[in-house]
This record gives sequence, C-alpha cells and structure tokens, in this order.
Amino acid sequence: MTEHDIDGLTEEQAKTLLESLSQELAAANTAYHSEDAPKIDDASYDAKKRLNAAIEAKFPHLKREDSPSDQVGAAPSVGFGKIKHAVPMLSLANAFTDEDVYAFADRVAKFLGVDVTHLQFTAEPKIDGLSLSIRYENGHLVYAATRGDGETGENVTNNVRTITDIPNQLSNAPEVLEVRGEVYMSHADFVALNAKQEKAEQKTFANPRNAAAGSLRQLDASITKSRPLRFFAYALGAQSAPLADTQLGTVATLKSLGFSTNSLMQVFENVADMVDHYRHIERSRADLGYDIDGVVYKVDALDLQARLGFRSTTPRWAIAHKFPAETAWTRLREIEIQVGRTGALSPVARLEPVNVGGVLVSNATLHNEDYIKGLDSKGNPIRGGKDIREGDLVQVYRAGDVIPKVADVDLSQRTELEPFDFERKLEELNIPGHRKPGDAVWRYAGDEPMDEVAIEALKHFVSRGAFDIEGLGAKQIEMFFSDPDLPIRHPADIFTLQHRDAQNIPKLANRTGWGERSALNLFQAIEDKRQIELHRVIFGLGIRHVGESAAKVLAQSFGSWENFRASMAAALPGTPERAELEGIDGIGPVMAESVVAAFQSPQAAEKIDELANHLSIKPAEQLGQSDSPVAGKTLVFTGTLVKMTRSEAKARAESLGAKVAGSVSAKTDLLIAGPGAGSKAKKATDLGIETIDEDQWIELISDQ
DNA sequence: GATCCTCGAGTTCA
DNA sequence: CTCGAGGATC
Repeated sequence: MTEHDIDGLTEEQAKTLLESLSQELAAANTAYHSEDAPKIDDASYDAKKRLNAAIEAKFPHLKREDSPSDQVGAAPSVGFGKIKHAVPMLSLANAFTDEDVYAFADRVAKFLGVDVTHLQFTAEPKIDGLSLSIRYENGHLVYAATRGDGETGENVTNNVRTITDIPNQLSNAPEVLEVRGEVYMSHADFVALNAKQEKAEQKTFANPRNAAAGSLRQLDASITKSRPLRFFAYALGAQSAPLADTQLGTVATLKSLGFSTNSLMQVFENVADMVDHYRHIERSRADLGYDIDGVVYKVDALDLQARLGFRSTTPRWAIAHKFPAETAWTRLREIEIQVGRTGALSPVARLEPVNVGGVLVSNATLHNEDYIKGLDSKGNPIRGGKDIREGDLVQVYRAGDVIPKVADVDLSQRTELEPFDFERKLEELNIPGHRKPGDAVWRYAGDEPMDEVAIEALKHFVSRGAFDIEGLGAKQIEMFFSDPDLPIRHPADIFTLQHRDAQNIPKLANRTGWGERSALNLFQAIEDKRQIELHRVIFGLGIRHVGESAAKVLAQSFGSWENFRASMAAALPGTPERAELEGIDGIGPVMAESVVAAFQSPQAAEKIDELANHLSIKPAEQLGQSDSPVAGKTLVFTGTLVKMTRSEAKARAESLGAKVAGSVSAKTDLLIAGPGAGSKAKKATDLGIETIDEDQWIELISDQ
C-alpha cells in the first residue's frame, strides 16, 4: 500500500502498520550504517517512510515514541540525491609505457599544429581515492558531489562539510567556483581506522580507497566526521572567472584559497623530464603515505587545453601514466564459452579464486581464439607467444585495475596439457559457430536464435543508455525470460507486462520476493519509459555496429521515428535512401547495411513495429541551439588552414552545433577555403555556395 | 591504400 | 579497460 490509499484505514490497522513500519525502517537503518549496504532499495525505503508519515499525519495521537520520522541521520530522503555536474567529470586516457606518453605529446602537438618542444606539461601523482566536485558560490560551499558516471554524481554535501582539508568558506573567491580533487585516506589513518573498527567489532576495510569511499558514503555525517578523510585539490569545474592561465597557476591559487594541493606537481618542458619525474614518483611511492596509481600529465596552458577540448569520454589535453598492475599466480581450471547479444562466442577463463590487489578474482577474459593461442590481431606474439591451456598455472592482473586478464603462463608447470582447441570446444558444447576469415570472433551460426542471445539483447534493451528501466535489470530479465506466467521474450512484452499480470490469476504482487509495492513500482517504472527519446529506441534495438553514438547520429539525422522507420524500409542497396544514409557523417556502408538489414526480415520488422506501437517516441531535439551563426549548418574545410589545424577547426565547428562534411555537395552551407583550395572551391562556386577564407571564419566564431 | 581516430562490444567485481 | 573494426583522412 502507499501513502495515497490510507483513507479506509481503521485506527487498529494504523497502529499495527506504524509498529511494523517502525521495525522495518529501524532494521534498514542498521543494515545501512553497519554494513554500508542497504537491505532494501532506496525507493522502497522512501515509500515506507512516506507511508509512515502519512499515517502519522492522519492519526497524530498514534505517533510512536520511536517514530522513524524523528530518527536523526535518516532525516533527509534516504541515500543521496543526485547532482548533475555543470561541467562533466570525465575520466582520463591511460598510458602504460613511455612510448604511450611520447605519442600523447605528439598527438597534442599535432592537433595544435605546433612543435612538441614548445609545449609544457604538468606532472602530478594520481591519487587513488574518489573524485569529488565541490561548488562554491560567493565563497560559500553550496554542494559537493561524487563523480558518479561523470554526468551525474551523488550529493554528499553534508559529509564533505566535515572534511577538514575542505574549507566551508572561501575569501576572495569568484562568484562561482567548482573545485575538483580527490578524497583519500592516508596509510597511517587507514591502519588506525581498521584497528578501531576491529575493536568495536565493526567491519574492516580492504584498502584505503574502500575505506575512503565507505566513509564518504555514510548517511550519518557524524560518522564521516569521525573518519580521517583528506583531500587534494587539482582542477576546476565550472567557474565564473579563471583563477590563472595555467594548470600550475590554478593549483597554486587553490592552495592560497586554503585547499591542500599535492607538492609533487611540477611543470616540465619536455617529455623525457616528465617520464623521469614519473620514475622518481614511482620510486618514492611507498614513502608517500597514501596510495597512488600513476602520474597524470596535463597541458599546462589553459588556453591550449580549451583549444584541444574533449573526445567523447576523455580530455585531449591530459593522460594518466599508470604504474604496472599487481599480479598473482593461479590455476586455470577451465575455459568456458559465453554468448553475447550479437551471438559472439567469447572464451572466459575459470580460475582458482585468487587475490589480486585486494580483490578476489575467479574469472578472466580471454577475448578470442587467437588471444588464447598467444597472438594479437595482426598475428604478432603476445605473452612471448605462449598459448593458454586448461590446467595451466597462469599469472593474472587487472587491466586498468578492473578487468582480469592473463599476463603470463608458467610453462615449467605444464605437463601433458593439450593445446586448447576452440572449434572442438564448441562441438563438445553443441554450439554451432563459425569464424569469418579476417574476423577475430567466432559467432553463433545456428538457425534458431539462442535463448542466451535473446536474453542478452533484452538486458541491452533495459540498460542505461537505452530504456534504463528502474527495477528491471539483468536479474529480472533472466527471471522473466523463462517465466511461465508472465514471460518477457521480446522488448514489446515489457510494455504489456502490467496488462498481462492483471489478466493472470497468480499475481506478480503475490510472489515471494515481490509485494504490492514492488510490483507497482516496476509497472510505474515501465510506464515512465513509454515516452522515450528516439536515440534510446534506436540504441535499444541492439543493432550490430550501432552503439550509443551512432544511435544519436541517426536520431539527429532522421529527426522522428516515422522518418527513420520509413527510410530503413526503403534504403535497399542502390536506392537514393541508401545513398542518403551512407552520406551521414559517421555512417559508412557496413553500418548502413547492418541497420537496414535489421528491418528487412518481416518477423523482425513486425517485432520492432509492435514495440513502437507501445511507445510515444519523442522526436530528436535539433542540435545547435546555440545562437552561433554556424549552428545547424553543414561546413566544409578545404585548402591549408594557418591559424588552426583541420581537426581543431572541425572540433570547434561541431561544438558550435555545425556539421562538418568532407566534400562539397548541394547540402553544404558554407565552405571555408584556405590557400591552395582546388576542386572543392570550384565546385562550391558552381553550386553557388558561400565561401569564406580562414580569417573570416575566425571572425565568424570569435565572439562565441 | 595505409594510417589515424573513435566507437562498439565484450569483459569483472562489489 | 581493451581489442577489433568501421569511418574519415591523407
């Protein structure tokens, strides 16, 4: 029941309800605080609290001594609110070798069109903690948020206010200032905290990072206050005025504003010195007193950072030079085959569980057949050309501290093991598969689609970039897929779930593990997604080669579902529709074929249309809402550009909402022609397309 | 036709 | 996070 249907409640019922709610909420609170993991999800906790409050409002005299409404620490809505970052908190690209670092510097120089010797970079330790963004307005701390997915983080303001390294007030600060940095715990504090926890028979932490994370995510700020959290400031997010014109200057100003900054940050004139500094920091790693996992290099000049801008998930002007990962030796029990949503058959190593850098690892990816054989995609040997066999003693590491991989094989421990035969394994498992010449992956080749593929496709459909249906995750999908009463076999089935449940005799709400509330929550979450953005639908279809990015390009290009749908039906090879599809920037022949093919079989088309009928698909918002004169225009650059490089000009134009094409056509709005422009300029003149030179171009975008 | 850049798909554990 | 591969560029 919810707070909306307490009308008919008798006093007796209300009393009983209040009692049970009080108990449930108290238990949930304890679970949350002591184990750092809630027993019930936030939504149901909130619902219970609201119900409790509603009953208390109607029967004030029944309010209990131990009413959950009066509990401190659980006062606000449970969990943490979400905060959308004004400037996204991106992750960094990684370098694992010195060569990667040199390549990074060269890339930067090339993008800017300068010689690499003219560039300066900062180098600083990469703290192994949690990134945090703290917003100050007129010198007052207004909120602090974790990184989250980079777009949206958790509101941890109350906890952050208790961290002594972080000022609550700033003097002489600009109107708006978002300070970014890393929350961490020192080795000494970590050891002391664990000793204290043990004494109090509380849970201990595996490493300082986890301890810092656990401490920051306390619902009760007084617990956070008791934890020895520290903070290094290293960058800015949104800002009403810049603090300096270099990275180093920014950090120096942050220090003068009262923040802790890392003393090992330095500026270097050349890459060799940067790499030396990396070695220096690596050698002193054990003596620093806190965990670091590498060194971060950044282009020092902020105006150059601005010119470099961002790739889809990382800034172009920074890179993290990571320390070698921790490794561990263990026995490889067996190689299993997993099936992905596209029918890809991927080998996975089942391992004797082993601790790698504080995490128990029992699986490792083996990528594909060649990787097991010890070859990379070009046929070059990896791991010294050693193959991997079932039963081998293998060295495991976590690539990027996340994904377990096999680094090495101990051949001296190998006796009478057969080389792994991928094809024979598939035969044993009775999986029909084939590997196209030139491809690395084996794919499922049976006539009937495998259940595993359908399940993975459904998981993709409800995943975050697609429909993102709350309460319908991987686990629920697996349950519903083979459910006898309420099956979900296709995406469209999700949107008939509530209706079908209503017709059924056994109701979802009566199942074990479910209740009235959780069933309604699920149905509501599904209802919420009936109105959905076009790109989410296209992405959710799970068409091969069409990921989130391509889905957005397609949505933007076709504007509406009807438009897109009609074009897919028509765009057979050789038609004008196909030419138009392939003409879209970012869509080539392979993707065009793949996306059109997805609509060609009558069965597939029927399923897609059935799904669309359940939805109200929002047309794509036209990009380039910026008032830039080039917003929404299609531009072509030709000839030599002097003031900025081609890629820079392209990135800049796109950030202003323009589309940059490679060649002049009737759809081109503007040609920017540098010296040496040839056939493109002529064609533009012939077509009557406006042509400007580079100076006019810079003039055009200068006041943006 | 080769090379660079980016995206897509698959991967682990908590 | 990594690898493979598609698309754009030179």
